Amino acid sequence: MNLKQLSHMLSLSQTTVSRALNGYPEVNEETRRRVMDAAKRHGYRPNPSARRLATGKTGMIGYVLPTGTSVDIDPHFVEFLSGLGDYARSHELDLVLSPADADDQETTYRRIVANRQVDAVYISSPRPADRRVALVNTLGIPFIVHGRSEGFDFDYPFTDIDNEGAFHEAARLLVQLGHRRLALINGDDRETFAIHRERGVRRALAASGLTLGERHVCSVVMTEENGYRATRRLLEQGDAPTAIACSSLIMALGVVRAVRDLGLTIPGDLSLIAHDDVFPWLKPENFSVPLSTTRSSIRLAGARVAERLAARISGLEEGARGEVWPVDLVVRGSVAGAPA
Amino acid sequence: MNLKQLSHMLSLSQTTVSRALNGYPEVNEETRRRVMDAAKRHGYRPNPSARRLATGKTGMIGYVLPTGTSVDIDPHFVEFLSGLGDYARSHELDLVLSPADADDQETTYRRIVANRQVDAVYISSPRPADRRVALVNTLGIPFIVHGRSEGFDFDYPFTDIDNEGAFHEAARLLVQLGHRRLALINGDDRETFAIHRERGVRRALAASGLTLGERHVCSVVMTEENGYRATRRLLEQGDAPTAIACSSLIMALGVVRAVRDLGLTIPGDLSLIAHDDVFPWLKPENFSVPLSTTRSSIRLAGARVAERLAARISGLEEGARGEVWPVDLVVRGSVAGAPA
DNA sequence: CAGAAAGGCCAAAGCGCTTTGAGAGACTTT
DNA sequence: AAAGTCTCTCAAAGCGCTTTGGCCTTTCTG
Repeated sequence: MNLKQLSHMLSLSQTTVSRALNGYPEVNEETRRRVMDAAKRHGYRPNPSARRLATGKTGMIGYVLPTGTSVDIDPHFVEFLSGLGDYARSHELDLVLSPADADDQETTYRRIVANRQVDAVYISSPRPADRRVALVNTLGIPFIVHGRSEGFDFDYPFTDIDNEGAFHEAARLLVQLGHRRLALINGDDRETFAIHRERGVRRALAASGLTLGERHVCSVVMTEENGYRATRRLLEQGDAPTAIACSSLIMALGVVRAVRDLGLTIPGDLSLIAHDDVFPWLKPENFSVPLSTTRSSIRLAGARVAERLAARISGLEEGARGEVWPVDLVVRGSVAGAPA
Repeated sequence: MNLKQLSHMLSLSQTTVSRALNGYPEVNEETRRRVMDAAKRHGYRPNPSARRLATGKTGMIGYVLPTGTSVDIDPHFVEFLSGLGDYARSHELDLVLSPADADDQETTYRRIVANRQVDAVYISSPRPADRRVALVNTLGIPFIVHGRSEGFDFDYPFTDIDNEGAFHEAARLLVQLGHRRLALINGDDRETFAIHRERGVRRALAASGLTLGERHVCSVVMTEENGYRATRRLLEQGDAPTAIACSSLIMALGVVRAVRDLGLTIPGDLSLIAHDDVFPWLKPENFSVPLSTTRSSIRLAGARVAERLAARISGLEEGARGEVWPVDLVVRGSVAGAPA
């Protein structure tokens, strides 16, 4: 059942039927009802391929997926996707993942824009002066950055959480509890979120005349193993920290294991606060010692990004507004006063 | 730069240019070279929207993504996706995720097929007599099932691992080590993989005249918390098992925590084997007691599924061949003889 | 009551590609 | 030399939608 057939059986032109269906004003309400009715009865669904050829609109949002045998997709992605998908569903949007060589995403971005394969894209895990952001900005496709970049001479729309504020609060709490030697086990410090978190910790320390020692900050891919290694290194050196802020729950697993291996305890010997993106399958309150966290649902962020993308596609949102969500500090058993 | 312009500057018809580019035989090799050359020089890329309208081919593979506020996407998905994406990239395929109400995926499958939105689809986490499999089979779109369904009067193409064999081996090892009371902490037993794993365990036990007690098998969503709860329940009841087979590494985290909470040890009081899908961010050898596992890279499976989908799209593969991959049993410190 | 404005509808021209059916030449075959 | 084959190329007809520009009525204005 295509438009031609439908208009034929209604004895109307394709023009009128198309307009009736798409809500254009220049069609009689009575006629529109007839058309709508017939369309529903015959299960007419406009062919998207034809529509996109005519309009350029695809009803899809895009994401360039860095791949490669040695490239791992972040497990956070799946939670973000849950939120994104949930919103997208309610708006009949599909998501197209375009796999790209992790070292050459530009080609793929250019392709999906030139080919009009999607109506909008989002970018995640941005770095300072991220080339992808600059690229999509010049390419002129609607986009939202999940996270933040820095150092451009233009503004861009983003949704981010207050990473600096979160880690500032976390560190401030630890300092208040008497800790003087903090350490930060961070994610990849080429990414903005990690930079912001470090900044937050430093600012809190500075407020009390303290500093974050060179050897007290590590930047690693966020795996359990790396959390373990970083902690061993931190705790086995002289000048061991009495408190650790950690950028992910998965790394925190490794921290806990290392502490246990060393015969130490949390929070007696070490206080620990980690960032929690709220996974359904791993919860901070279920750590052997309930884990204090800075909490922000990455799933909600996914939904929000989808919402903004949809708004931009339909022209309801424009401009370069960035939004920063506050982060909850949730105190549980893993923090205590500094050991004497 | 479109076909019209290109053919114009070559003083050829669109037909000839199109054929030259698409490798049709009825065009002079000399002409073809000229065309290819000009196309490359001017960066001509056929407009996919137009092409798909004309041919119905999209260059995309589809996946219907069950969503909903209370629906969690399995973290395994991201690893599978890594493999799938890596292969898809090398073949210029995109992946489109169509979010659907988890309780009504049929509508979405029908839509993407009717609209010719993708060239092929894959189905994951199938259940026995899975309606999705029956549906795509009748809809006639190329597909591959990742996993297996059961109980159809037709065959279908799938790629699965030998879940039954893997858990059979695992259980057999435990029995050989003298364990008489095994327990199985399984995933959702409405899914085929879980059924097969249980079958494997039962078969191994039966071979030694043992059985899997009603209260010794649990079927839960695979989270750390559920692993913990299941283990507490198992170990605190009379008739506590001396060995556990567990369907996921994440649940195994909970098992380990529960054992520790109860003041017991692995493998002294309890032997543990878990299934490992090979995550980059959580490795069995890094458990406080290195974890024995049945190991199979879900990432490789993703790549294989993509490969087969590509083959089916291009007509290189047809028929309903199913393939079953063997699973490695990797013995580490978490198993030992049954306690006396 | 003439002229303008608005309302409702349509034919046809795209969108950019593939594919059908046919034709012009060159080259064999009888 | 007429007829039949190949080889290469083309014009034109789709694919199924949206959108432009225009036409015919009807209704409003002065």
